[in-house]
Formats: sequence, structure tokens, C-alpha cells
Amino acid sequence: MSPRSAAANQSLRDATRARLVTLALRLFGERGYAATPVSAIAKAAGVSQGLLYHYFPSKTELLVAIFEESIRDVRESWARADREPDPRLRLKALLRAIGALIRERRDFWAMSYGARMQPEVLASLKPLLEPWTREIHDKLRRYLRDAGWPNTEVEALLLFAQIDGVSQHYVLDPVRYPLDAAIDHLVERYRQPPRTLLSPRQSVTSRRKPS
Amino acid sequence: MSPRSAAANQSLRDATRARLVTLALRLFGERGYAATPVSAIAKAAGVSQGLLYHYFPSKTELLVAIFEESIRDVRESWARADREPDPRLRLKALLRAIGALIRERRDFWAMSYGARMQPEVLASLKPLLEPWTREIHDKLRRYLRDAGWPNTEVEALLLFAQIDGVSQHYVLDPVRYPLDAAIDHLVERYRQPPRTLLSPRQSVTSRRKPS
Amino acid sequence: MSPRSAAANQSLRDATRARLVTLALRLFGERGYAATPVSAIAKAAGVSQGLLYHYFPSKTELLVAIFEESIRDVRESWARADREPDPRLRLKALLRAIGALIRERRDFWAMSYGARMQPEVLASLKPLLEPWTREIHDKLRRYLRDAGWPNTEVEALLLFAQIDGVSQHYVLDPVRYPLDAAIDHLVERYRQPPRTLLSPRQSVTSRRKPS
Amino acid sequence: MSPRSAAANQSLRDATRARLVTLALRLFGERGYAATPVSAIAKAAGVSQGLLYHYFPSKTELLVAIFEESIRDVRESWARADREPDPRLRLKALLRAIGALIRERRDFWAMSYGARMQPEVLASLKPLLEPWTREIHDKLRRYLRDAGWPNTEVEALLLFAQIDGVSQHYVLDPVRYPLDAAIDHLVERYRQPPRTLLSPRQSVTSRRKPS
DNA sequence: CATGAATGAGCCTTCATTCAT
DNA sequence: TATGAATGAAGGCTCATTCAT
Repeated sequence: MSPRSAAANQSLRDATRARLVTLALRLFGERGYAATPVSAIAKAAGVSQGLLYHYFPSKTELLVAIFEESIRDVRESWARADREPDPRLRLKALLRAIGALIRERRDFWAMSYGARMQPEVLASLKPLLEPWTREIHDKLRRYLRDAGWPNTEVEALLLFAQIDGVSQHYVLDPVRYPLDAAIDHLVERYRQPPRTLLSPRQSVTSRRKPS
Repeated sequence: MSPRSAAANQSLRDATRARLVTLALRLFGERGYAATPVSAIAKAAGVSQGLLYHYFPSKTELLVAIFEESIRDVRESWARADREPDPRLRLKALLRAIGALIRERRDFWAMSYGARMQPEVLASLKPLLEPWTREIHDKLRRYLRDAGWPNTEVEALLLFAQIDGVSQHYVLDPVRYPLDAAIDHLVERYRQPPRTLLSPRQSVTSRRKPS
Repeated sequence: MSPRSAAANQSLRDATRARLVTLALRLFGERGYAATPVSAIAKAAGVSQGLLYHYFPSKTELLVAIFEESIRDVRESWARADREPDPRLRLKALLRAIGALIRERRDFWAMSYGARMQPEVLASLKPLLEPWTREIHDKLRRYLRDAGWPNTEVEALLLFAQIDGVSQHYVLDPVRYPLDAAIDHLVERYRQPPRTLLSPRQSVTSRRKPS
Repeated sequence: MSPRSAAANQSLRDATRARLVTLALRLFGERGYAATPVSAIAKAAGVSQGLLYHYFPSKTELLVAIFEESIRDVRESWARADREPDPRLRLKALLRAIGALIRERRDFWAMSYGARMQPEVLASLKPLLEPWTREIHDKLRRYLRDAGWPNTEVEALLLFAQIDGVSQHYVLDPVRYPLDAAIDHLVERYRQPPRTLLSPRQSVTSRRKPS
């Protein structure tokens, strides 16, 4: 009954939609969300501006769609680290995966760091970002715990901060920032929990003293 | 011709200018740079829009002025750590000062993290931001070196990332983020350099080779 | 080539067309002509936008079709009053019929009163509206004359104005407007021509003088 | 302290604002509210589009401003009828005033009748229109009562409907519609209350029963 | 120094209509 | 007959900036 077959239509839809998401992500990453007019996205994708609104009800929803998709991808990518059987190597695997993602998805991080600092924009992203942030924190904490780290709550907090900080510094100057060295250092730092002769309850403060 | 004395005039000028900078910083911090119209700043400061352009040639220049001032303040604040004679305590002093600044100048960091992710805006800030970033990095590196840390280049990089990460996470959710715990943990972590079995001179990267 | 018989096809066609007209009328009535997108009509009717343009070459023509149909219905409804043999009761019969129509076809009147105030739209409706308006006026005038009213030209004008006025006020607030009381009053007012001692030919101006 | 004197500024403001209101009223009357772009108003008033938004926060608010102003004027104009001491002549005076207003303020009525049929627009006007409608109704009722009419509630309703009907019909075809004749007829009809054989207190509905 | 009226460019969004299939 | 992807032209509105006074 349909002119184009339903399948053909769907694939056409998907292709156009995907192109819009891809181009929007690139432009948002390059110029920032606020500074990228919808018209530029449409033009880059080779479609009319009106068509964009056929796929996304608003510029904001386009942003949300990008986040949804990217978060899904990142999540999948990280999931691989879960398959590492040895808990002592799992953190390392995760950090390597993160390092790769930072480089591969630079546009996304750039856009993300910019968007979340604009309260108006953040409002639409909160439902997405808050669970995700918690998810990351929990994952880090679990990994640290399994590897025998103490004080995992704050330790996870700091690890998260380091990752975000490195990612952002890299994004700000991708050419010169020594991303690999930074990741290497992180991997090394988290290779194993601080050793203490006395007890695992011991505070971090004394961790390497007696040796 | 002027009824006011030159001095009175100047102090009036300074007061108005200072008010504009203060209010602009607050609004930029609350709503973001792009989302804050010049008109809102003028209104908040109780002056006309025209007058604002008497003090600052453009919205961008107002932003630059805010950065200049804030950077100067932050720099002064940090300078106190330099006066700490014991190199082993200097890093701690610095981290404490940073923790206080993060909380006290929340608006500035919020604005700063947002603005620097907008390439268009970043362009104007680069002349300011680049030297400052380098300055911070160098200071961290020097402190680490004086405290006997190895591999200070990358170590400073990571410490910087941690500070920025913590600051940004705090700014995103000031009510719930455990800033004090994070700073405490940082202080603890950098209380003294890691001891290695072989030699303290060994660089981080190579210290595991022998194993 | 067509799998369906021509007759079945035609009845399907008619059904779809009728549905479009019905739904369009409802939506135009509820939201107004200008504020109702073609897409909303197609969606409400459960067909594609493209198909709508198969039945009506433009939104305007859809509006015209609605008017044609509605006018035809209203005309038929009023025609019954013509069958009232007693000229003195005919006006009453008409007013009752009108009262019923105002209530039953609220959407049409709402849409109609809105559309005819938009010159751009009115242009397309003029060929329809002008003859109809004249027809109504003439009918009213004939009824008044047959019932023995003087000065029927202006009298018909005023009666028309009353009907339109009541209808519009009702449409603006259907819940609270006392339509029945208004119609009753109209019926009563036009139950018989004003009585004059002298002659039914007497002008309106003098009709109540002699008492 | 102000560059232009405050007075000069105010008069400049008032002049521009008044020009905008006047031109907007004219264009809304001619083309309808929805069909008149803000740009057309600005152009007609000889100012930039942006300036219009300096005076009115939105197109809707401009419409509201027009209504406020027009209602005020109409109210003042009608107030004169109140000064007529003889209650039997007061209604006549009012109808004459109304007749004049219909002709003089044709644009306003045209716009008004169009705007109130667009639910979206009506919403903003309701706070203005509802009290005004009630005010008119009450005034008519009071006049009728003072002139000795029975059943003033419904009688006022019908008189209101006639006025609105005549006004709208005139607006739809100002060249050919015999406004004067219609007003004359209204004046005549409401010259004095209908006499009943029994008593002037009798309700309209029953007044002619005995005959 | 100070005002605020005024501008103009650009942005997001809507929508009637067309067209390939 | 039927679909819905796609277009293009506006339209309402915002805002950094200028300018006459």
C-alpha cells in the first residue's frame, strides 16, 4: 500500500536521521552547541532546514538524541572491560578503553563539556546525564573495590575527576596534550591499591611507609 | 568643565566599572556567558546599556576583563602557598587554598568552564588562558619536584586534571558534591611522593620494568 | 488494472473525502482556520498529507468544500420552513430551525465567523458567501413581507443582524449563553408585525405613535 | 543627567508607540491579525522590527495594547450618552453614538471580530474582553430598565446581538451596507418599550398572549 | 559621563505544498 | 490511490551594538 516499500522508507529515514546526528555532533563539537545554527547542520547534511524538524522536534531534542546515542555507544564500549575476568586487570582495561574513547569521540566530549555548563541546556540533559554520571561513578567504585582499594567512595570520585579533567584538557588542545602519557600514568597509579603492612583499614596516609 | 573633581570622577568610574564586572561575573556564572544578554548585566548594575559600552568596547571585552581580574585574584591567593618554607608542606597549602577558591569563586569557575568550550569565545580568551594554564602547570610541577616527586611533567598534568575535574564536578552540583572530602583525599595523596623499592629517582613509567 | 471495482473505489473515495471534510470542519471550528495546520487534519482523518492534496488542491479549497457542503445542509434544513403553509407561522418555524442549527453546527459557525474576517481567506469564499448572504436576506425579507411586515428591506437587515449576533455570541461562550431564551425572544418579537391603527403600510418610524 | 531631557524622551517614546499602535490597528483591521506580520507593522511605522519589541514584548501584547486603548476610547465615547438626563432619550443617544463609532473605528471592529474567533488569540484577550462585554450588557440593560422595558435581561442580550450583527455586517461590506438606515431602525425600535394591554410589568414572553 | 531609542542581522520554528515511489 | 520524505518561504523574536542628545 505504501509507495516506497516500508523497508525502503525506513532505511531512508534512518540514513537521513543518522546523517543529521553525525553532522550535528561534529558541528556542535567544533563550534559549540549554542554557536551552531540549525541551518548549518541542515546545510552540512545536505538537507533543508525544514526536514531537520521532521526528524527532531527542536534543536534541543536533536542534542538529546545525540547524547542518547553517544551514551549508548560509550556504555557498550566500556562494557568490554567487564569481561576481563581478573579484577586486578579490569581497571586497567577500563582506563585503556576510556583513553581510546576520549580520542575517538573528541567531538562528543567537546560538545558535552560545553553544553552541560549552560544551565538552559543542562535542564534538558539532566534526565540523561544524572543517571549516567551515577552509573560511571558506581562502575569505578565497583572496580576499585574488586581490586582491593580502600575508601572507594572518595577514591572513585577522584578517579572520575581525573578522567574528566584529562579528557577536557585533551579536548581543549588535542594536538599538544600528551593523552597517552596521561592515560599511562593513570593506569600505573591504579595498577594496584596502596600496600600497607598493617591493615587494609589503614588510612591512605600510611600506605607506603613501612615498605 | 567637570563639576566633580578629577579624583572623584575617577573613583566613581572605578566603582561603576567594578560593579559591572561583579554583576557580569555573577550572571555569567548563573546563566552562562552566551545566555546572558548585555542588557541583563546593565540592568543588574543599574546603568544603561550605553554606559556599559563606555567601559567595555564589547561583550567579549567585558568577559576578558572579568578573567583578568579573576586570574589576578586567584594568583594572589595562591601566592600565599609560596611563602610556606617547608617544601613538603607547600603542596598541601596550595591544595587547601585551591579548595577554598573553588568554593568561593564558584561563579567564576562555572563561567570559565562554559566559556572556554565555545571556540568563538575561547579565541578571545586564549591570550589570557594559555599563559595562565602554563603558569599553573609549572607551579604544580615545581611544587612536586621540590617535594621530591618523580616524573613531574606527567604528574603535574594529572594533578591539574584532578583539580579541574573536582572543581567542575563541584560546580555542576555544589549542594551534593563532597568537595571537602575530595580535597582531603588530594591532600593525603600528595602528602609525600611514592616510595619505590629500588630507588626514589626512578621514573613512574619505568618503575615496573624490573618486575 | 484496479483490483477494486470502480464502484467500491468510488465509495471509498467518497468516504475518505467526507471524513476529511468532517475532521477539517471540527478542527477549524475548534482552533480556527489559520491556526489549524493541514498536517493536523490529515492526522485526525488518519490519512497522509499527500492524500489530502489528492482530494483538495489546497487548504483553501478544502475550506471552500466545507462551506459548500455546510451551506447545502443549512439550506436544506431551512427549506422545511418553506413548507409551513401559514405565512404567520413561517417566520417562527424558520427561527426555530435556525436556533437548532446554531447549536448543532457550532463548529461551522465558529469557523465561518473567523474565516470571513480574514481578507485573504474571504477572497476565496466570496463567490460562495455573497450569493448565500443575499439568499438569506431575501428569504427573511419574503417571510416578513408575507407576514405583513412593513419596511421589509431594513427589517430583514436587522433580523439578519440579530441572528448573526446571537449565533456569534453563543459560539463565543456556548456554555453560558442563553441561546434558547434568545431564540424565544426573537420568536416572540417576530410573532406578528407591529400593529398600527392606520395602516400596515405605515413606515416603521410612525408605527407606535398613535397608540 | 539624561542626555535628551526626560520630557523629550518621553514624548519621543509616546510618539513612536502611538504610531506603532495606530499602524498596527490599521493593518490588523485590513488584513487580519494573523495575516499581518510584525515586519509589515514596523515598516509601515517606519521603524525597525527590533524597535517594535522595545515597546511591546510580543505581537500578542501589541494586540492587547490596541484593545486596551480602543476600549478606553470607546468607553469614553459612550459615556456621553450617560449625560443625557431624560431616560427615554438616553437609549437613542447611545445608539447614535454607537453608529458613529462603528463607522469611525471600522478597523478596530474588523480586527476585533477576527481576533476573537481565534482561540489562541482569544486567550490573551479574555481578561480584557470579558469585563468589557459584561459592562456593555449591563449598560444596555440599565438603559432599557430606565426606559421602562420589561424582561431587560434577554432584551439587552438581543439588543447587543443586533448592534454586534449590524457592526459586523457593515465591516464586511462598508461600501454597500446601509448603516444609517440600520441605526435609524434600531433607534426607532427602541424609542419606547412595547405597550401591552395588561401591564408594562408583564414579561416579554407573555405580553402578547391575551390577544 | 550618561541615556535609552534605534538598528540589523540572525536564529529557531512552522507550514503549505511538491514529488519520487 | 496512497505515502511520507523533502522543500522553501516566511514569521516571531533576541540581542550586540550604535548614535543623537
